[in-house]
Amino acid sequence: MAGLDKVAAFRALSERGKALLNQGVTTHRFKGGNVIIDKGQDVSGAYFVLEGRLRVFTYTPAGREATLYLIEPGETCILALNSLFNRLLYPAWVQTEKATTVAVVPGPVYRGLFESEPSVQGLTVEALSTLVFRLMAELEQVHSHRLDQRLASFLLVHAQEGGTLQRTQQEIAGHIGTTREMVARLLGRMAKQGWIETSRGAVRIVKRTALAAIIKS
Amino acid sequence: MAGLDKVAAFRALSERGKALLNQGVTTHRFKGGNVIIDKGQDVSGAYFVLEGRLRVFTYTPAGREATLYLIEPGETCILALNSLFNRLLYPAWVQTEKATTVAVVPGPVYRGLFESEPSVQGLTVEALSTLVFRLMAELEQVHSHRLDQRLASFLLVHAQEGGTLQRTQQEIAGHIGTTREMVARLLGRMAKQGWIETSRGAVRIVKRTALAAIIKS
DNA sequence: TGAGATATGTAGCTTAGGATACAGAGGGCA
DNA sequence: TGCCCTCTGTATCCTAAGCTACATATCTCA
Repeated sequence: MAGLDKVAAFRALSERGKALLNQGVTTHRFKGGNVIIDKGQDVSGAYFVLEGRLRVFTYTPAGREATLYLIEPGETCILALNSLFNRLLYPAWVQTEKATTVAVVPGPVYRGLFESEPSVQGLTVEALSTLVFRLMAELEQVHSHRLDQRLASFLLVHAQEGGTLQRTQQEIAGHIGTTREMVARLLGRMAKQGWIETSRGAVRIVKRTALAAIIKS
Repeated sequence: MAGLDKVAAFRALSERGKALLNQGVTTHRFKGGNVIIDKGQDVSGAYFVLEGRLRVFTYTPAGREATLYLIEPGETCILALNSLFNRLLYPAWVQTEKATTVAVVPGPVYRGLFESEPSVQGLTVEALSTLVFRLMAELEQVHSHRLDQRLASFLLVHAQEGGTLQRTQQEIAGHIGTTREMVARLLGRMAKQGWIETSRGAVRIVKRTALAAIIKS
């Protein structure tokens, strides 16, 4: 099952469904930092992340990037699903944030599974609706928050257990849709206040409550 | 069928499916300008717009509004669908833009239809994926365009056939998430150039190509 | 080990956008 | 018909955010 047994919906397949899946699924491994789907590309299957992380993002006319959402292991690249069902061209770029392994289920196979397997129907609706909520939350964020609030939110949400976020300032800027200089400026202010510490390629949160307070102000 | 025969997916139901639908569907008519779903509300069914228009929007902490998307006749209020499947509380407000008639399919009925009727499965996935694309387009707009570009886009997209948009400047501001004064300022500039004409409660597009050029600049 | 590439930090300047305030026009209703 | 409410238009001021430029530090690799 090419690693898809990690996904509960696929474990719940009938024997016939498992046979159908196994017949067409392939696995691909990509290095980090690579764009694996370009906007406008005619996508040919459902992508499930087995390990690593995918980043779905868009470019502004000014050339700046903004992350729309991230895809963690066990999750699927929903836009590929959409392209399956609606024959729409891909509306964003997809990049590997780090070395990433993806299982790809070909469109006809996925469609066949969807028609006959309740667990795949549930998986599809759940994945789509979760994405709708995420996008709405992101849209609300962009509309209603100042840049320093969005940066603080990004740090809190994406830092590891120990409080460190391993990303360059350029990468952070690419996520929240601003310039590297603005990220440096805002991080500088936070560092000056003792709330964080910066180093090359990383930000360490020292006072989470202070960052949370920025968001609420 | 309470008007739902306008929706192709419901016309395609089996006799058993039609019986199930008719057993639970209700119709509601609302005046224009009313909030019919509040954020956080525990929504109890799938809402289909028969006539009128619904507006799904969010508030900023500053009290400003921003429209997430509109729902036209024949379309469904997807967030209600999401709340059905995932028991999530509603993440936005829903308001009638004008007098609106809505058919409401209770959650258990919709779930039953989804499980047994391929056309409802298709309708659900199509509605969700269409919304995902809309939200991504909106997110891309907000990230990458100046306010005058978003206003021009809004005018072009929402004007009637004859080129007139029947909305107050306050309403327009509420859609694109800015202040009435900014909308007045930007419309004033466009009017000065002869591209549009403003009057109370309406904007008439005089030169569509000029507005399109703003978006591309 | 050092060159070169990448990342960080900072400065100066400009413009977009928002806040606040207020005046006047238009329309509805008693 | 006139009052009052709603809507439009404009002015002034301020700050956030972006652009451009450049210096310095850190890391990789030959």
